[in-house]
Amino acid sequence: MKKATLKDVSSRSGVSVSTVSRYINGSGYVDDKTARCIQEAVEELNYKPNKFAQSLKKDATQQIVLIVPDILNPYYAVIFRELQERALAEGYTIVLYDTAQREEEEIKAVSFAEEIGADGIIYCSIYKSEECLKQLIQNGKPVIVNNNYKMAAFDTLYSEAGNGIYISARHLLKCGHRKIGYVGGNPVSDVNIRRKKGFLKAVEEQDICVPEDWIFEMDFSMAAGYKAGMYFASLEERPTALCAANDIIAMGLITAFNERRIKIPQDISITGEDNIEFSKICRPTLTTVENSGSFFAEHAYRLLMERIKKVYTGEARKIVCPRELIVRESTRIIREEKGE
Amino acid sequence: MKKATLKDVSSRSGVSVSTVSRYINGSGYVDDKTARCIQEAVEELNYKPNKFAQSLKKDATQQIVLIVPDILNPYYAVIFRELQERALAEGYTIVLYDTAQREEEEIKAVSFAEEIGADGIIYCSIYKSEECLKQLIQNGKPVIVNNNYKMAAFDTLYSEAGNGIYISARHLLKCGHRKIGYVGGNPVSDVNIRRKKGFLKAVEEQDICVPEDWIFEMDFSMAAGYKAGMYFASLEERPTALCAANDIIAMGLITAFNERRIKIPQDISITGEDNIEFSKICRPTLTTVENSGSFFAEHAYRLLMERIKKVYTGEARKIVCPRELIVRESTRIIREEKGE
DNA sequence: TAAAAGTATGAGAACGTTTCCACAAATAAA
DNA sequence: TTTATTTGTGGAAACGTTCTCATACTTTTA
Repeated sequence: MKKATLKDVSSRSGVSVSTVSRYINGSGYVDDKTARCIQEAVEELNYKPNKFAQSLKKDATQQIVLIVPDILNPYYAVIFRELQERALAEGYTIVLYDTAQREEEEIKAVSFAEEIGADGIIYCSIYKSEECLKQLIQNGKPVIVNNNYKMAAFDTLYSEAGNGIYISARHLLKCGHRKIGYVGGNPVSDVNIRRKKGFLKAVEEQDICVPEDWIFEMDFSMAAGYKAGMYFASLEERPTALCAANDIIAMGLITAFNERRIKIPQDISITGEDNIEFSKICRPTLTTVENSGSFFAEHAYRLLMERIKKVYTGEARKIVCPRELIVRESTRIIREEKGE
Repeated sequence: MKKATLKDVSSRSGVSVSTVSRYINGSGYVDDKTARCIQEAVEELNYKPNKFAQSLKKDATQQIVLIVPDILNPYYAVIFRELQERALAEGYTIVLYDTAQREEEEIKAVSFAEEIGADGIIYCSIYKSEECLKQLIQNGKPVIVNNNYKMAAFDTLYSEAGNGIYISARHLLKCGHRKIGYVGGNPVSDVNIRRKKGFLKAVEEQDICVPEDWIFEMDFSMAAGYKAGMYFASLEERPTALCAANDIIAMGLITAFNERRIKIPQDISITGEDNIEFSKICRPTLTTVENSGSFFAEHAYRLLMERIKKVYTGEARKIVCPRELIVRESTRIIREEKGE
């Protein structure tokens, strides 16, 4: 019942432990005949190397920690899936840590990554807590982040501050909307701050002033979006369009407005960001900005592995994630605007 | 830069390694004064115990592998989140393995769990591959499964074969539907087989025969649901209702029918299973059967931990997961039926 | 033919913990 | 006082690997 060890294989096959190890790892010389003996013993005993002993000895864990704010958000679920597929193929494990959008959890997550001795970290943060940064730097292991930090030189996958929301707000403006509100995520979170900035940039470029009570910030969840919807539904004077900080929030808005019989897009236009699968099937389908989880996963993995394997040891690299407007049913043209 | 070890703390504080270890683990005696010395050294060196050395020594990894068929399905994402919350509180890690609905991946996942020496496994299977079972038994570690296996005595969280679908099919029948189709998941998967059985049981009880071309099986995804929708849309003679094997598939059906201007529920009624958050916001909202991820997570964790900690060592336990009909907009009454 | 290079194996020291054991000092019980 | 018991400490052997060395036999090279 007990798991077989190298020693068991060694005595079973009458070969020294070192040779067995060499055979298993394909390092160094080992005769064909001995190899066959060993293989036999391995199979008979169903030998599997003990990962902990290996990690201890080699000081490399073959583990990558992926920190995400919300695994219920399909955007992050896609990232996990695609990372896992790549990682397993190379004998690495992706250890997922879901922070449920809580700042303390982000700190714990970073600490956790250090404790388990992760070889690398992919850190999808919505907060920009200094404590996390300090710890990451001190830890010294390769890190990929989704945020453009000034104070730390990590490899980064980002889009210019709030670029996605900027694009969707521009779209609303082009559609002739002048009364536009914003529905954000956790107000103190960095992602929200940046997205709001992108939103404000777009409207201010058109000299439009957004009243404070048209800015609603709670968190990046459907429930929050629903509450925002109920809030806007109750206003005396409503905006004609709402810019949501992501698709999930937009879904909540849609639910609320459907319930309150406020028609989208006739009464109000809505935009999201991420282009998750559900944005194609909600009623109305959602105008949004593509933010590809696949793209993120692909490049995050590549950059991280180059660091882990020390193929690349130079300066921090910054990759801009493309954003692209996808127009669907949830936005309507109020008045034609002349082009840019 | 290098991580501090017990030895470092030991020499720094002028206390033996054993004593430091005892202090860290709170096992055995250690004087208040020495304790303070050690604590100081620990903080100065930022000492964190090496998990691998611990696991190696203690032969317990504090890791639980969670195998799920589809992390994009919010039902499983919820399970992960809730398990993680409980596990972290006790110093355990949930290692997620997403099989992407592939049978080979389930086998690999089980193998993976053994290799990393997981203390326990929560195995949400859609296949019932014998190879997996054999391996799980041989491994000997505690396992929780979501399926009622005859051949193996694992703790189980299940619902009677296809009970959820049985309930939704009964609902459609009560609504007066007689022409009902079924949209399932991967045809060879055990979950699909059981759900189809539940469906057939319900219709056969009413002496209704379902033509073969009203049964569509592909996989448990929105894309598959969409294809099914397109298929049914193209039929000469369509059923008046469709029973989907889960909510995700139902979402795909809704998308397709919306696109083809087939009205739900006027032209066709649709039911799902799981009651994921999105089922409340799609248009029309989805009639479905509640299948609580929280319930699963709570009990799976409890049962597993009782095994890991050997609080319970008796016979395999079987817990029935409740299913409850939730009627929303996607089903309509064709003709009133006298009660049961 | 001697030296160098290649092939094949095993002994044993790490890696960072935990834990059993021995010992000593202080305290309590007899 | 003597004998137990409690409290506090350190030495050292594991846990299952990897990897450097040392050794020995073959083959090639000069």
